[in-house]
Amino acid sequence: MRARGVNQTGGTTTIIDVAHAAGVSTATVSRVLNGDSRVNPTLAAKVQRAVNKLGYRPSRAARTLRTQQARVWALIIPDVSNPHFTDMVRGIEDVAYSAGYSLILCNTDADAEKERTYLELALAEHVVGVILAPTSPDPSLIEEMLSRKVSIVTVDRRIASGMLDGAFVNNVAGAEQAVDHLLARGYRHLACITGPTDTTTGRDRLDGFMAALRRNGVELDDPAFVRIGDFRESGGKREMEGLLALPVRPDAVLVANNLMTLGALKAVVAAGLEVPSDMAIVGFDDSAWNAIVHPPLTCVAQPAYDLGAESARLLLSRIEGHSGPNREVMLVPTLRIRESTAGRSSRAPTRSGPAMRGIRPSVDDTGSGVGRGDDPARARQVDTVSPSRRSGANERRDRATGRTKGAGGTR
Amino acid sequence: MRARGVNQTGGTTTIIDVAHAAGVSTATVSRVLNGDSRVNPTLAAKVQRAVNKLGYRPSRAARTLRTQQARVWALIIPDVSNPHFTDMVRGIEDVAYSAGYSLILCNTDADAEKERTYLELALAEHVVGVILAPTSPDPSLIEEMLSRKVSIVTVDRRIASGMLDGAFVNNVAGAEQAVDHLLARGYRHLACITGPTDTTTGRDRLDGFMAALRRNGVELDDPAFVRIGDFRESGGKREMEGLLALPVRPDAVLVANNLMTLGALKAVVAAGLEVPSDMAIVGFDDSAWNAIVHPPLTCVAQPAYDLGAESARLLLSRIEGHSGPNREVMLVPTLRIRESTAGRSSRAPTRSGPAMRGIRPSVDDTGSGVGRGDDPARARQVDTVSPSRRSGANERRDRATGRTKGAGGTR
DNA sequence: AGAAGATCTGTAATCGATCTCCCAAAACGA
DNA sequence: TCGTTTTGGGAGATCGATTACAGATCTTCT
Repeated sequence: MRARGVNQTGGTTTIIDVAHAAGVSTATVSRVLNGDSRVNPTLAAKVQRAVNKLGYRPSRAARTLRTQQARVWALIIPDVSNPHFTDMVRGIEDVAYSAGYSLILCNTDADAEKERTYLELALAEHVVGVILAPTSPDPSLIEEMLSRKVSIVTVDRRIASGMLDGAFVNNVAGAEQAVDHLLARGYRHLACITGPTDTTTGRDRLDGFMAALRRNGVELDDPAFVRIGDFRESGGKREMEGLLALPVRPDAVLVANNLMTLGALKAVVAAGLEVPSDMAIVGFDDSAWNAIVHPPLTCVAQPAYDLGAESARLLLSRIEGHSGPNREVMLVPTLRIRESTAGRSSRAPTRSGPAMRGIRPSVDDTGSGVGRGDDPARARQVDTVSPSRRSGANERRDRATGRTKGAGGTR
Repeated sequence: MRARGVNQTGGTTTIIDVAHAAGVSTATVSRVLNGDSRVNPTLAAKVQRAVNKLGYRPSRAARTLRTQQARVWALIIPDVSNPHFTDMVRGIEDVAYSAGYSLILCNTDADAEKERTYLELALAEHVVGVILAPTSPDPSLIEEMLSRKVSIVTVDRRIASGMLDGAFVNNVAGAEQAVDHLLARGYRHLACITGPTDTTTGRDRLDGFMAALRRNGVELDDPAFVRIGDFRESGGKREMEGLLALPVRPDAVLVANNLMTLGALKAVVAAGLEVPSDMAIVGFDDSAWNAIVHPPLTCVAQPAYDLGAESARLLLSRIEGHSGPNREVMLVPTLRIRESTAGRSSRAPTRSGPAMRGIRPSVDDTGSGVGRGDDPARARQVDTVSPSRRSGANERRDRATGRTKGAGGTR
């Protein structure tokens, strides 16, 4: 008995073999396989039987060549090893899988050249869609995509022109929530470590930070309290060290992503200082670890999985022919309050004993609204132990694939 | 001025257009593009100029159809959102990228059916190679792969038959190191939460645990101290709760992966107990967070990035024609000692354990204290080679341990 | 000079599936 | 019965690159 899908000659089973076996033409086989209803049921059955017997699998390359459309999406992101993007990728993959598309994974490392290479690859591969978390994409390539009818959506970050569909998190609101929270907890000397200002995520988070300060009538103590990092651990560390070296230090810092938060935290510890008694920290991005780091980290949690899933749905709808005006889905981040912003100890800002575990902050805190952050009556935030995938919190209704409970942490 | 790569008719620029523009035949264009040295330099230059002017990009579909080889690898793993696999993926992607291959990403969620689907996809896509972190692959599909000359390697986990190249971590040794360390720190009542026993990772880690106990003349207190988890956070939590519910509890637990460690830690905290005074914990897998969780976690760190990179190199060498006996690359894990195994507190609260060795108060948490174990008994590990690998354990010793400078945490 | 190589270059078959034509047969109407 | 419409299905062109083979040109040697 020979292996499935291999014919006598050792080559691949082709549509011709099937047609032969079923005593019909290749056209008929193709029609049956593509669900053309006009075929005689009897013949269709015969074809099906032949297909099964031979273990025939159509060649995607041939189909792609003929139809000029590969059932493949290119997924172009800065770095899979960043948990934020990782979760996004899962969201995308789940939607893509259930719609029958596969993904080509492309890490740009925020390098414009690699990004360009991958966009060209996407064209050469005839992918039918592209999901791009842009760094600094070549506009002419984007245009070429569009003129070649390749659907393309952005995710996580916007590109300048705003001519594409996209799914984003409301970063301004997220940063505002964080600032409101810090102020409510009594911090007054706030600093911000944000990301590169050529990314919308970097800019928006800084904008939200500044806007919330302004709205609350609080001034920035020192221009040097605004630091531009690189979204990496090393950058977070460096910028935090910069802050610590200032003559007058901030008492609270908003750090604009997960890796920089890590670096910042390490810098604080390395300096022999304590969080939050010497300095409070709010991070961006939640992770399963944030609840058990020392101290547990208050953060602006982004619905990364849903972000990915939403972008995938946008892409899907474009591929399936939707052609309305551009749509941008804006998801709402959630402030998760933990101990790294426990509040200014009423006693002087000196050192207070070892890690004050167990200061369970009473969650009376205002200024943590969803959305605009200017509504005084709002739901209180509680630390939800289960990571990310909290339900609700976004503006769109159906989230079909919730990807049940920790599915697949398998190793 | 028209967009690059699009010709007058609005269609894609093809090799024919280039041939036309350069005044040569398509064969010559193809030769130039594929670096056939026999072409006249003058002509080659003319072709190159035409290529540039037209923005020509060869169609991968056509090339794939003709050569029956897509410059694509299928990467089939349980779950990208597990940091361990994420790092592996990065290692693989970097090698693939620099060799000019792209990756199709496939998450199986440890589901045999999805795994099967993706293996079939790989065949249909004519991928030239597959990297598989197996769950329970259909042997007949593997055979078909081989008979169709699709290169395939395994990574992270072995499959039963051992008929494939693969890159693995020495899990037995890793678990042994962990146990030796726990014993040296004075713990005597050890338990283990391992993974599904149909994975080699689950089995090997348990084997190492048992072997080290035996070698040290320590008995397992209770058969219930061996727990089979599911490699997920929920499973780690559940099994730890199981341990805590026992009449006599262990004083130290080895947990066989990152997510279960997280769950286990949360279970301990939820029970109002402390690590390490009430219970020591050693995890598997390091992460940037492990150094700052509370308490900092001792763990067996796996070189996940290199694991991926090695598997990619194995695949590459097969694709490029290597046809020796099967090779298995075995990487050595590293014990990172932190505070979660600080040693039995002298006022042993619950039970009176046997005498212990001195407590080491100072602890490395830089994450760089590679293998600085305090256990003289520990077997020194050298790059191990599986029986089937004759020579050349060292031919790859100089793995350019990738990824310096924290490449790409960008967001 | 002429023959035998050596070196380029072009022609055309080929990969496998899709899909436009077009024909044959069946169904229908008068 | 004959003409017209409907329907099912086959032949073959086509997608774009690769490559075996053949032809053309240039060397080199007798």
